[in-house]
Amino acid sequence: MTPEPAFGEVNQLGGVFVNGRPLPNAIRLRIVELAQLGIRPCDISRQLRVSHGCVSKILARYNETGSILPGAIGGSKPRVTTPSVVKHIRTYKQRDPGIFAWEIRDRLLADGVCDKFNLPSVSSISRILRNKIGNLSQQSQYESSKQSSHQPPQPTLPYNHIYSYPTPIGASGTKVPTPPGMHSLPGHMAMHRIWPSSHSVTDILGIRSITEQQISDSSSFPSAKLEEWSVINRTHFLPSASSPLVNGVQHKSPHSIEPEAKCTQMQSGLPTVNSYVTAPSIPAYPPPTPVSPYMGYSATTSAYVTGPTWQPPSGSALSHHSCDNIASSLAFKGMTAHHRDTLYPHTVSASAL
DNA sequence: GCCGTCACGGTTGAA
DNA sequence: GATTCAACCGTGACG
Repeated sequence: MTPEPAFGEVNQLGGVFVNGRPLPNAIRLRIVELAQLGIRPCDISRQLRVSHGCVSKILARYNETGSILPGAIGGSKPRVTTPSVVKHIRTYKQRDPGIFAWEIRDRLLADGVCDKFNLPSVSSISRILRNKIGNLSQQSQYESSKQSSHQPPQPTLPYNHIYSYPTPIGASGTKVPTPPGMHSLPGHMAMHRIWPSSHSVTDILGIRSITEQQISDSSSFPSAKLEEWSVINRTHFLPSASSPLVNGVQHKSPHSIEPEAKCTQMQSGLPTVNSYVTAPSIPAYPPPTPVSPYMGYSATTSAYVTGPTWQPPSGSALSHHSCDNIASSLAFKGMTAHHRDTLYPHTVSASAL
């Protein structure tokens, strides 16, 4: 909650960043692009003026998940101790009052009640046994003999039913939850986290452009892409009847729209995500300026990110066109050109220039 | 010098 | 509405 989010900090490389906030997707994308070009991470770090730890992290994530997007910040994990799980635990406990928590865990897995991704921990099961079924072992015999009317399994947990676990398989074999009513995401489009990113909806380049475009031309928007953007936003899990579009993006309050997303809405419509690669006029490592990275990322990404007349070790300067292509292709592995063009309209317009 | 990893201080959003 | 908590972030330092 910085009063002035427009001004970030400057790292050792002279790059501007906002502490606690993810790098703009333009930069993230750039990192992956350059890596795909064979540029070493240390060179990417220097060129983009992003710490090498960050470069390493983003590349590692990309290699693992195929996504350049940051994870979901804030919020809470979806509960794994759903009423159904509690009910099963209760059943197991009733059948075998001496059953151990780890045995229950194994049985939940074996019976397909849970999978390894939403399997409650032993401690969770123990807590359920203690707090919710704790009296069961004593009461069960007692009550059964008493033939008291059975209370239906109470959803005593503050479980939010909106969280479900259809468990599609992610790129790295991890499962990615798909909100109810949504198709499973292809692995290469899945987020690493098992719940979607909220901020990344607005974090993503041109997201609003995309959605607005979708609104204005709802007939041609690929459903897969909609799903992708929707699944990114945690708010999509809200049991709202609204469309994924509204849920995922426009449902957010104006305050929640992040600066970079706002700025991605270029007045000119020409963010220069890729243009910074070739910026020979920019002196090498210019002195850091107190400019918001998020502002800079949008309108003047080149000015912020690039700087030096940087060339890869091979000696060939990165071509604008080649980078456009790669930029487009790397938002997600396997993303189609049509998706890319819509996701990164700036690349199209930039190329058109 | 490069790279992976981790502590740190920060932000975020659900509960 | 404020607080708490647990997730995430990128940086910077270390090995």
